[in-house]
Amino acid sequence: MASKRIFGLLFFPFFGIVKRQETDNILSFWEMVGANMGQRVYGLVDCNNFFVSCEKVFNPNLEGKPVVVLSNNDGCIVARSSEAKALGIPMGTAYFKIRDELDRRGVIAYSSNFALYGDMSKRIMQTLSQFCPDIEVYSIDESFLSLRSIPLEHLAAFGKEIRDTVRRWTGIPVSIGWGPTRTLSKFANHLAKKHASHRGVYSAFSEETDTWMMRYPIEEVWGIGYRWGKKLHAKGIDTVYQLKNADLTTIRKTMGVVGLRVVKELNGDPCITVAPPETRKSLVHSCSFGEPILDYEKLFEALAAHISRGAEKLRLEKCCASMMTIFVMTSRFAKEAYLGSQPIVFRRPSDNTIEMLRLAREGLKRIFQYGYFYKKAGVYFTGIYPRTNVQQSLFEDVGTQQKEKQIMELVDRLNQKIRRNAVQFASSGTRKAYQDRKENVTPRYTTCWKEIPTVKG
DNA sequence: TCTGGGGTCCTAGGACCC
DNA sequence: TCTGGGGTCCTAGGACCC
Repeated sequence: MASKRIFGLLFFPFFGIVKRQETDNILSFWEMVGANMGQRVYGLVDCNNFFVSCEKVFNPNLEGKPVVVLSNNDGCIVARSSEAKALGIPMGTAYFKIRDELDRRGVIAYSSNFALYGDMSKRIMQTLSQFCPDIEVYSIDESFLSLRSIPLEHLAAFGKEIRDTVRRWTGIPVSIGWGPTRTLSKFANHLAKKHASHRGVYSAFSEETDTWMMRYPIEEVWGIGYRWGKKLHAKGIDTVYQLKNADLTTIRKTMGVVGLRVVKELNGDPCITVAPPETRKSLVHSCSFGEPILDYEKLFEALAAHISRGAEKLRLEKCCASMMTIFVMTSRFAKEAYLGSQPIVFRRPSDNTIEMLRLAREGLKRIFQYGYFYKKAGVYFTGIYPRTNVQQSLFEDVGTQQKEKQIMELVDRLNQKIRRNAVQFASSGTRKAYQDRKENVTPRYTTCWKEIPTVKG
């Protein structure tokens, strides 16, 4: 069973081609019928317990057991299997605080394996795009599908077909919510997931939706977090249904235009969009250290590594940044907490690691204070433009620029070909400046030849 | 000892200009 | 020099999301 599934994963593109025809037919049939033209339908497809589900695909023994996945440095719990949820383990808890309890209760904890989750995500999104070309990838485990010509009474069957296919091709269980707006599809997805009777698919077009809305608190609505939740409760708005029918002046006063949009969306009027990935506005690269750093040089090496990776991402996306803000900080929970940040504006938008590292060295001198136990460093790029929009300066040393550009192209090529950080700039040190903690990480089953699973006969 | 990383959008207030 | 209104741009901070 497991081997069959793994085989499917490794030869995924092939499966995709074979399957395509089938799904095309489903869609073109609805297009032909032309029913419901104009009524846009959003579908939110969300993977159930995504990181845990990825681990389960390659280790079927985990089925039925409480499993959690930890964040970077084994810091906190970021994913839980349904069994772990049933034990009452809260999301986001610091691992060190409940580690003993987890051991006692037989909960299996994995360090995060983003090479695996990222690759699985890509496969799922590819599968979804075969059902619907108009897809917005919203996060690593969620996508919005947008359909125009599907009769509402077919949504349940279509949802089931998608769900079954994703499960078959990738091994990951998903839930699907349909609705006339993204906010309603999110809410529908929540209902699909929470109530077994819906079997993983729910449509907000159905008549009982108002009844469900009366049973759920406003915090279940996309865009209503803890703070606004509290403010709205104070005004007597407690359920999703009450929010849907709330007085707009009150909403405007409490939450500004963002709140108005949420209410409109709950009433079926689409007004929230999702930014396409090529319009990125900022880019952050940072990481906390397993052990604190006290030393300027070590801290600079860590910072330099983040700048190098960040700049590499900019170049891969063919972008330049107008400004970078470097920052170093102690633990947020330290008695003597410190956060130093230094914005650095480039003479013209840049993707040049060499220039960035030179400026960062100066910048770090201004914010480094001796005596703190630094736990984290990073860089934040803003003012990002496509490279083609960047003007050449008349006063630039074109020769040096050209040379540096060639160096970076070579470095990028080698790193892509061999492995990440195969070639590095000397400022980021000869070995990793900081250690991260990963006590129990699974192999990169799908992205690394050496770690590919073997099936014993 | 040990508490993630990466994003978006909106608003208020200050600087500056006409 | 002072006065006032209106517009733009920028930044920091606050809210949210996964």
